Amino acid sequence: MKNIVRSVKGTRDFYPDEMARRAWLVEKLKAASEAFGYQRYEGPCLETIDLYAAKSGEELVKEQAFVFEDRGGDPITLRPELTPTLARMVASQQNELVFPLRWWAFGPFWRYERPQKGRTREFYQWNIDLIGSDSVQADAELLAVAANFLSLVGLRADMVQILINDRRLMDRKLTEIGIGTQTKPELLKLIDRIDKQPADIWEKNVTDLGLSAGQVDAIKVLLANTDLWQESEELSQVFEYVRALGVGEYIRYEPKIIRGLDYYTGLVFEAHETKGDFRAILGGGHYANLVADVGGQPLPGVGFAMGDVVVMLVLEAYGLLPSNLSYPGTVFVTVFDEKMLVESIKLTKELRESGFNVILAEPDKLGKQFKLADRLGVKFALVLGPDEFANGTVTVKDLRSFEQRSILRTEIGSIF
RNA sequence: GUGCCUGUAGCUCAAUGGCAGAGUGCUUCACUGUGGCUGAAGAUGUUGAGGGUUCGACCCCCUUCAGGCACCCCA
Repeated sequence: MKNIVRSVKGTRDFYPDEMARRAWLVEKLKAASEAFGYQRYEGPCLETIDLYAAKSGEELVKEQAFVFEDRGGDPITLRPELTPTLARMVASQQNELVFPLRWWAFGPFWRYERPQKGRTREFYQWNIDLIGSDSVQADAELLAVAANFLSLVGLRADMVQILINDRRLMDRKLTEIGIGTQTKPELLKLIDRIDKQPADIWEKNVTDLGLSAGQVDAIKVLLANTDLWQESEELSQVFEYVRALGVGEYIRYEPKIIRGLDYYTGLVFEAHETKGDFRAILGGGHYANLVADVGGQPLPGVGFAMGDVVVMLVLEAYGLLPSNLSYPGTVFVTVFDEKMLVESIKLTKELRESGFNVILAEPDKLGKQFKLADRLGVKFALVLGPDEFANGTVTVKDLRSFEQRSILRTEIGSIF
């Protein structure tokens, strides 16, 4: 490479094609959100470190947030997640807002991590939450939003599954096995990682927590039991409701799903590509108290987050990313020669008045102009040459089908 | 933050210490009113960067940057 100043590690440049794909993604998740009555909101990208300090002990903030001093010397954080911002926004308007809230957001986030596939330092995330309800109905609704989104972008249930579990159920089962309250949080984290660690190392880690051989075996049996959900009234209802919502085939019980975040208290879920080649596409769950750490009345809710990186990789792998997004409604007007230039300019004006987006070429060989139009990805190219001008017509060529026809210039607005 | 792998033309990759190449793409022409085909010609590199070893380095060594894989964490 030449001496071009480098971009910041872990950031991405969005050239028009990629920007069009991101806009397409936003369009889809917006549609999925709004179909269930969710409203868009946004918070600042810059926050004080105090907002996150409330969640002390979280590695996310301590080790993975970008923190720097502003010119006044105050510590500023580039937001690594949206939940604390959401909590603040809800807490400070708690008496005016109409609950339950149905809110969604899409924006950039930053985490100082080692970049690799599906993980960058600057990424975009869709956050969606239903706040102020503790019901199973709310849990099922969020699962349905996620499933509807997957369906909207063309990911079928055989490609992506939403794996669900319930922390209350797991807590109960661990108690039955005789696991103490102090051991549970660490053990749950290990369960969450069981598929990432070699079996012997995992077993050693569990034993190190003080579990007996009999308890380790009992946990293995537990984690292999995909019918365990039947022992949970809530999960049984979730399955009933998501079937009624028409997305039952996307939802599957998986006892290994725990989620790393501490604040989940009930339902937890992750969407995974079924062949297992990717990180989780989205993840979320039910929390008992959103605003506890920032002051305010306790508020339960359920929500999930989806990063832009993994879902786009999955969509690409399945060939589901739409092409030719750059110039969807644009027509390309060729310029036959210098003499026809002014008349061609007038044609572009007429087209724009009819509501078209128009690109005007510069005089050149027609072949070159058509090639340019083709490479730009526009669908229609127009020719206004001496013959057309004499007849009061324009030649319209569909660059995809190679068909072309002659139409009256006075009817230009109604032809496409 | 830990361990390992990779980095050569716009892109995908060759060249195992001895003249930096191919495919594809790109430009021009065949084609004086038409882009996907065909044929012909042409252009393109500080081999990621910096240093070292050597008569000689894409190749070996060191440093650094970037990407990837597994941890960690999570979207």
